[in-house]
Amino acid sequence: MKRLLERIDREILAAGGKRSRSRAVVIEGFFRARDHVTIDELTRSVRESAPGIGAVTVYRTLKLLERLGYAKELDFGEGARRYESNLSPHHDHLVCRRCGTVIEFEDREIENLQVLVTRRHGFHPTAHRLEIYGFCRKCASGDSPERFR
Amino acid sequence: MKRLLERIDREILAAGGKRSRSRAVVIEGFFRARDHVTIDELTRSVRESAPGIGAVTVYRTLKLLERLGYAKELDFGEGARRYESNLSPHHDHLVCRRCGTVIEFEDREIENLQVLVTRRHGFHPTAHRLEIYGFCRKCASGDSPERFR
DNA sequence: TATTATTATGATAATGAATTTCATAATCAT
DNA sequence: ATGATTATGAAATTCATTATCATAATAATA
Repeated sequence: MKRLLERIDREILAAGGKRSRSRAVVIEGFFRARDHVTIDELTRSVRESAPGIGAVTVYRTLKLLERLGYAKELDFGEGARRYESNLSPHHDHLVCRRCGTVIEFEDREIENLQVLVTRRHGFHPTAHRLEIYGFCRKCASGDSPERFR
Repeated sequence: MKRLLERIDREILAAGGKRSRSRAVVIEGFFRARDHVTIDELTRSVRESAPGIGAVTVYRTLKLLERLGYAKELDFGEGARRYESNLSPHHDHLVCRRCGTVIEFEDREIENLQVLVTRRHGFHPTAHRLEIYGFCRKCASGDSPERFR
């Protein structure tokens, strides 16, 4: 973790940025936080140790991390973006509509088929998003079927 | 088209709704419009023939069509939702980052693999979204490579 | 180390899509 | 026609995100 933060610091400097206290706090908070955080969630958690941090700084810092390739924007259609760290290899998401749990999965075969699809259409892919919505094991095993809506 | 509009009218009535002029205009406009329209786009186009229509009515009418199963909400990360008619069978989208063209595709094999993935995680899928972003054939064949950003 | 130049911060305002409110109008059932 | 209900549309509201701007912090220079 220390090495990571130092590396990011160096990249920020190299890009003409400065290392500020607030930014460092947000960055460390982001990597410590659970994955798929909301700006709001991260702001709250970061403010517990550093109450002065403005939400705007959190927005800006995550945009910065995204530019540097350390964070990825997610959108599960909730109205607010989420961010995940981009350290682990590419994966897609199963999103539970009831409890909000997010399960990550990776399927090489699906990825390959996607490439074939784009090829058939002369399309040059640069990114994709695949999310499967539904109910996780726990939520699906509830007794009352009407919980599904 | 006429049959479709009549059928929708009947369903609205059956659900306790009323058939209003504005709503009829919006619904017909929606099915005549090109697919993947924005609320704003549809509002403009509808207002050409019926200038009085309020944007709110367009919002409400599309929500209604979605509830009835005739429209699907899309989100290509542009900040504004898009809607497509839900008459054709399920499909996913290739979205060109340059010209905005949307190519629809359907791949049974990908769908099957998705089911297998969810099964592995004890997850009960109810919906999914798969979008591949990149450049369509025309935009990719441009001479200047720096158009890719 | 002191100075200067640049970047970052954070409070507030602005933006923009989507929703709510509410008085009025249209539509349906009697 | 009448009454009851639903729909409309303008304006206000909400909420996430971005822009503004004066101040503060940081880096580079002397």
